[in-house]
Amino acid sequence: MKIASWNVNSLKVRMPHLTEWLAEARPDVVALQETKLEDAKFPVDELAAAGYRAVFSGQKTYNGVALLARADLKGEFEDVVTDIPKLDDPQRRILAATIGGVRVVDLYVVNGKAVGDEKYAYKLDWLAKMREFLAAEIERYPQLVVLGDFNIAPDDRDVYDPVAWGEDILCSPPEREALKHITDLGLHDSFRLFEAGGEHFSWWDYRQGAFRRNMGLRIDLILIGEALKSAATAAAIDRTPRRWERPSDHTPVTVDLDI
DNA sequence: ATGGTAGGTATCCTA
Repeated sequence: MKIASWNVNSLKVRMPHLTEWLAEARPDVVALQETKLEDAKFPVDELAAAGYRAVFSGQKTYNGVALLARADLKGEFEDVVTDIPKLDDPQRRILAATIGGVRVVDLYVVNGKAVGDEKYAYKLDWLAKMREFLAAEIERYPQLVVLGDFNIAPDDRDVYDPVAWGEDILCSPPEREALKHITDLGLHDSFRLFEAGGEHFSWWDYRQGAFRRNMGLRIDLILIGEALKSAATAAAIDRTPRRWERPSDHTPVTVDLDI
């Protein structure tokens, strides 16, 4: 089973890229973030024509998450969750479902804007409540995959210039500790099971030719539970769509599981 | 320290 995550930064704009990439990469399950679409406008029919079923939790203009599954993957999306318990939040940032025997939790983690900003406090509170939700999920569903745009670079290898970036937003110690608190539940950063080096990024700012100069961060992660660790056969970042015309600022990340 | 670009919506907010 190939599982992917991609922050598409507007599904309306990125549909041609998504369908092209689905045809080339043939993932079984895909988690999308920043769809920026109300549910009534989700392109169900176009994705069905591309061979994928979908569940989604969206809103106009901002945020929005979706899960896609290949039509030939057996079973339906089950036990769908769109809200974190104990967090009354209108922002559509989480979508969990069971599909093909795997529990998949798609996250669009709060950006936070800047350390000390009120959005930063919201980010840390969101992460703390997410951790509690995931602690319960991993008990209920051992075959757990938590993936998405985490808006946190786990460590300095995941930053193009860690000295310049310092402890700014996406790299501050409290954010990294919040992420570690989540991985300490028994979730492994699948990319790091296969690649220990730096210079592997999943997001590059649109400005200043950042992609061309590989000035990026690795903030899109696929975490897998202990029960799936031995099943992982590969993990990758596919930079191809980032080179296409009018790209998302993020590129897809994938993991292959022998299940 | 600032501002650079992109998307959606409305001429600003978010990233």
